[in-house]
Amino acid sequence: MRLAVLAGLDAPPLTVVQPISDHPTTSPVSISMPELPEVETMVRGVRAAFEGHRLADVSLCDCHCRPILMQPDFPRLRELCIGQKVSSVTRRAKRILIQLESGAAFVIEPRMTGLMLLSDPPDESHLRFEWKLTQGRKRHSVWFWDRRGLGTLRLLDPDQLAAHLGPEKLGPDALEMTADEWVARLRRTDRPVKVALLDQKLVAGIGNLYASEILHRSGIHPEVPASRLTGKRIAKIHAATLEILHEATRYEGSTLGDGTYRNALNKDGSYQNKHRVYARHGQPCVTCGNGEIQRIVQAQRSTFFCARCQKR
DNA sequence: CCCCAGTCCTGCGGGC
DNA sequence: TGCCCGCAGGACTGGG
Repeated sequence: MRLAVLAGLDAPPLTVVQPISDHPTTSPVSISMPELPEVETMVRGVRAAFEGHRLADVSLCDCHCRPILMQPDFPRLRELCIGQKVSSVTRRAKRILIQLESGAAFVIEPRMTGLMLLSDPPDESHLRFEWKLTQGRKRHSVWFWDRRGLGTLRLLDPDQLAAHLGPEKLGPDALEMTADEWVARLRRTDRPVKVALLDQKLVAGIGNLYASEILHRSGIHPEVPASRLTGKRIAKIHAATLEILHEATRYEGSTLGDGTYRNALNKDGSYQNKHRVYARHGQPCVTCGNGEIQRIVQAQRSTFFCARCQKR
């Protein structure tokens, strides 16, 4: 309830809507970049708190950080959403979409450290935005928390949505890309395949952590130019992408020791226990038992791989 | 068009 | 012990 007090709420306990997590919140805040599985977990976590509920109010939290990037400005945003009923909460790549009956939708990019929470933020000073919802006499809130403040929040009309999420900005979702699209899209760039997998216009939803894991499961060296991949190897990337992203979603994403991702009830994901290469440099490869996991830098980002399992 | 380096941001950890 | 600096990376921008 300290959260409700902080936010100046006169709302009843959050437990009216969702049980508050029984996890202690005192553990050091970890942050991992929300990629597709983490964003999907957030969406599932807050869906019931939004869908069918009406927006009574929204507010910018009084944190001492710069405000999150917002479109339109806050007064206009309020005019557009107050009184609206939420029709759906979905995911598009690494973005969260909160669709309103008017046709407008909130688009939230958690980026590095953003979280959607029903309760218990890792710390209260980085709360950024609050949705106050009603359904009948029930009232509750959902928060956007973001320690680094790189996350963004927009309320867009249908035309703006189409432009913001259209094919020029965002490629096909990694879980929906067809075999033919995988081939066509990877073949048309000479960049190293690891770098290509991070290009959201090529395929949307894969980030730095899962790119390394996908290539390891595919048995492909991260420095291979994407254009030189055979059809067979691209099929392996396709299959590994589906397996890893679905599996990571089942485990509610990855929470790293120095990282920060939590799900909507502020619990850790557990897929980090399944990582085969990410941040395991210097350790033996658990797949082949012989190789040592290497760390290299590509496009200013760390890549992890096993030189024995992953061929050029 | 394609690609890369720089930018934003905060907390942590290594080095001195 | 404490300070400083580098690092972490998603998405965007500007320049080659």
